Parts: sequence; C-alpha cells; structure tokens
Amino acid sequence: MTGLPPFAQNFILHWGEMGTKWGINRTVAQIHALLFISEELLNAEGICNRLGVARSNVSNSLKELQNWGIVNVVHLPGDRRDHFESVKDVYELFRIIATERKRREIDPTLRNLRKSADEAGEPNNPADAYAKGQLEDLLGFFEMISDFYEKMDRMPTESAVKIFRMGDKIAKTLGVITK
Amino acid sequence: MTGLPPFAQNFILHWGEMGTKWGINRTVAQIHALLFISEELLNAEGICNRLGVARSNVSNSLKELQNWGIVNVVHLPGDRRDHFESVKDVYELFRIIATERKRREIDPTLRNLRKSADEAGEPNNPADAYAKGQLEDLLGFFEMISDFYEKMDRMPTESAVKIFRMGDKIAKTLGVITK
DNA sequence: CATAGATTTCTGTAAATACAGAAATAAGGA
DNA sequence: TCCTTATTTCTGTATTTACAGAAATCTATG
Repeated sequence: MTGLPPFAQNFILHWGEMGTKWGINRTVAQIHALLFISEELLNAEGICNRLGVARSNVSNSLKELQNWGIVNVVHLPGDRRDHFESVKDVYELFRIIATERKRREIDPTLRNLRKSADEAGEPNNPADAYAKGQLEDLLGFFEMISDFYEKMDRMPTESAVKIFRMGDKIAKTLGVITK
Repeated sequence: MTGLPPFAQNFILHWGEMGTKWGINRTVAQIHALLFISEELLNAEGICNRLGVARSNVSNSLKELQNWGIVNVVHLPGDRRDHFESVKDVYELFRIIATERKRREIDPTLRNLRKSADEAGEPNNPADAYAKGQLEDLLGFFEMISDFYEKMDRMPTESAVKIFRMGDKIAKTLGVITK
C-alpha cells in the first residue's frame, strides 16, 4: 500500500475487514474505501499501485462495485483509460447499499417466507402449527422493515435524517411510552 | 434433513443461505432457524439428526449462537443432556442481533474513524483535506445510526414498532417534505 | 469415586473463496 | 487495417473456512 498517508491506510484496511464481516469481499471494500476518500478520479492501474493487488483482481472488484451502483466509470477526454469514482455523499451511498441489499436479500426472504407459510397449509399437528405461526411472525417483521425502507426511500434525505435524529423525540410527540 | 415437513426444510435452507450473505456460518443459521420454529426444546443429538450435520459442528454452532445471545441452554429435570431453545419473539430476536452487531462492528468502526480523522491532523495538501472531510462525514453518519439505535433500544418494543410502522406519517406530523 | 452418558476440543480433509499471472479480447488512433 | 494500449477472462494456486470423526474432557449419579 504505497503513496497513501497512514490515516488513509488505517481506514482502508478497517473498511476491508468490516466488509468481510458483512459478506463483502475484502478487496472490493478496500477499493471502495480508496475511491470514497479520493477527490480525484483513479484508473485501474492507480488503484493497483496504491493497494498492491493484481490488475485482474481490481478489474473484477470494480465490476462488482459497479453492479452495486456505488462506483461509476468516467471517461476523460484524450485518455483511453477508464477512470473511476465512488458515490461521495454518505447518505446517498447507504441509501443505494440498503436498496440493493433489500433487493438481493430481503425481497427473496419475503418470497420464501410467504411460500413456506403457504405450503404449511392447515397444519395437522401442533408442532407444524407452531412453526407456521413463527414463520408468519417473521414474515410480518420483514414486511414492516421492507415497508419502512420503501417509505424512507421515497423521502428526501433531509427528512429521513430528521427521523433518525429525532428518534426518542418522535416517541414523545406520538405519546408512546419511553422506558 | 429428516423428520421435518417440506415447508420447514424450505425455510431452514433459505435462512442458512441468507446467513452466509451476512457473514453468518450456514450451519449456525440453520440451527437457529430450526430452533426458532420448534416449539419443543431440542438437544444436540436431535439437531444432528434433523439437519444431518456432525455432532461437533452442532456443538460449536450452538456455542456461537449462545455467544450471540439468541439461543439458551435449558436443563430438564431427570435428563442429563443440554436442551436448547431460541429466543422466540421476533422483535426481541432482532433487537439482540442489532445490539450485538453494533457492539462488534459499528462501535469499532466509530473508534477507527475517530482515530483516522484524528491522525489526519491538519492536512497539508488538498487531497488529504478532502479525505479527512469524507471520513468525518462517514463518522457523522455512523454516530447518527449508533445514537438512533441506542434510543430504540431504550424504548419498549411497541414504541419502536410504532415508529417503524408510521414512517411517512411521522414525516407528515413533523412537517418534513415527502417526495 | 467409578462409570456411563454427554459435550467439547483436536486433527485432518474437503470445499469454497480469493487472488495472481497469463492469455485473450476489445477499442482507439496511425 | 494494423498496432498499441487498456481491459477482461481464463487457469492454476494459495488461503481461508467449514466440517466430519476421533480423542479427550467433563458431569451427574449409583
């Protein structure tokens, strides 16, 4: 990892480790971290040099980041190379990631839970009835999360941020109980 | 996978796959799924039989689930074997998981971001100043998420659920803009 | 305190994933 | 069209993770 100040290396390495804990490839996360803190555009070669990973690895990782929609290609006039930039606004970034994880993981889970609960039919024994009930509870929870997310996604960032920041104030306004 | 109705198998397999996408071991997730939909307590042997995995694998996975705090040991009078049960309430379940992920991943990230931003000091070039600014934005975001979570954690479930369910209603009540 | 049953730890293997380097392909300019 | 340079795909290897089976340890009860 060359040409990067220690604080940047610090962050890039941590972001890479964090990625692995959330099912994101380490190199993919590192490249994202690098692009996120870089003001200027970087080309694949430059990313290789800075992170010390193989060209092919960078190529595949960049494609993955583009699939997620958090990195874009930019073409500079008079330069044949692809240049890359990350989404720079942190709210925009997490909005995209959340949308994508919903699409890839929450939505399929909703479908699976509906299918499973449906296949359970009218259970003819208490164990199956209980199991079906649990699946229905889980389904209800995922539906709530899914709906909440969709509402947030339709809001402008400032509104969503307000909701997150207010948190317990909202609770009081709405007259719900607070421990 | 024996002795389980197809709809249960369906769910258990899906939950296992879902786990892997979130950095949770497949067997760990499957055992959790099985316990979650089982009304009666299960012992390690019973889990082995149903899922068709090795005894040692079940033992380690159960320990992992206990570390997460979503599975508990129960001792039955007159039975020397350990019996296991999952947290059955879906809200309680996700509350525990969220707390644990916060502790393991969000909190260390907060520390790393503070450290990195701190080490950046007074940047002596525009690139470093930009990088530091990005880290500070990210830090602000994680602090917001962290604070929000702590507020939610202090609320009784019904209040938290209300906030999630209201979503856009809250936006209107608070007079924030909706697209 | 011995023993049978239960559980955990250890060790080796299998499978999955990550990744480098080479080869192939594509794309722009002479 | 040919050549140069950038990019992607392919292939093999290394690393990591998952997991089974055996051995060792623990624990309740006679």
